[in-house]
Amino acid sequence: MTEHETEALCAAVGLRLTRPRRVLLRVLREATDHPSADQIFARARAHDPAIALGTVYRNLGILEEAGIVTRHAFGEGYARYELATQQHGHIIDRDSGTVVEFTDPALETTLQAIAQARGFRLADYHVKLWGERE
Amino acid sequence: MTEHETEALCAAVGLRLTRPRRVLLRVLREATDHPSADQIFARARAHDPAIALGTVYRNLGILEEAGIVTRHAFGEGYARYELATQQHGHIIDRDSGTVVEFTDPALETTLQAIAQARGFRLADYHVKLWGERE
DNA sequence: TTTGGTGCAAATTCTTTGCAGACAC
DNA sequence: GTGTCTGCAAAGAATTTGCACCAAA
Repeated sequence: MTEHETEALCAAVGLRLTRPRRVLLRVLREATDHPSADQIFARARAHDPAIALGTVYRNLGILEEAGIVTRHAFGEGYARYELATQQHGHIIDRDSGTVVEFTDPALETTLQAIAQARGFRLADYHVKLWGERE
Repeated sequence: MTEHETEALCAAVGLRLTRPRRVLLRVLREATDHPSADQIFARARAHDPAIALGTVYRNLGILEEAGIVTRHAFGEGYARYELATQQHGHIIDRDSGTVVEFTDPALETTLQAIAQARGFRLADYHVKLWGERE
């Protein structure tokens, strides 16, 4: 996603484009990993030392609510965040903790069918695989 | 799982069958939902008022480590637990918060294939679907 | 100008841990 | 007996919130 796209998303939901918000979106756009709130805070500070941790949490919540950001729990005791772009699953390396993303059309179809068969309309999904490299 | 089975699992891992441990296993066996540590604590207290919250957390950790219990993060800010019986996914009702379990052989196959294709041996997985009843 | 947003710090919530005594084996 | 496990209480870690000031629109 480009700077323009993320900022347009905010505007569309009625969010003001404040300095901290702009910085957060930039940090998320530039992230290739799945940073924690703390990591995001540190990276944001590099761009603007005035940003407060509370502001980071507050906005991550707001952005998640708005569907712009996705929050993940990889079972480490804290949350990790990423821009909500295309739907995808995660493979977590048991040994290194590395997180690899993947997309799979067949999976998507299967999930859709599972939800439907149980009387649900599929709104969102989280698929996490833990594995060891072989 | 029966009382005998869960206790045999503990013995197999070298865990002593203490009173709190027995009570916790019973609470987990009798649970039809996915209780939080707090809920487990409350239910355990009903059987034995002497149990401490710290003991609950400590044992949930130990039992998870031993593969007897599974810890889930449904994105509520706390963890939920269940006995690790058959692998299965969860559908979370967006409106009510109800969690429905499901198993699906096709899904299992798909996940296996996805992991393999990326060079991983699938060790575990969490599949969570959020949906609205239709 | 008017609201929504911010930094700061204190408060909450969930979970972990140190320790002296108790109990399973 | 002895080494694990417990209850208790205090500590820790992650996240949320109240408030007075600031700045987008």
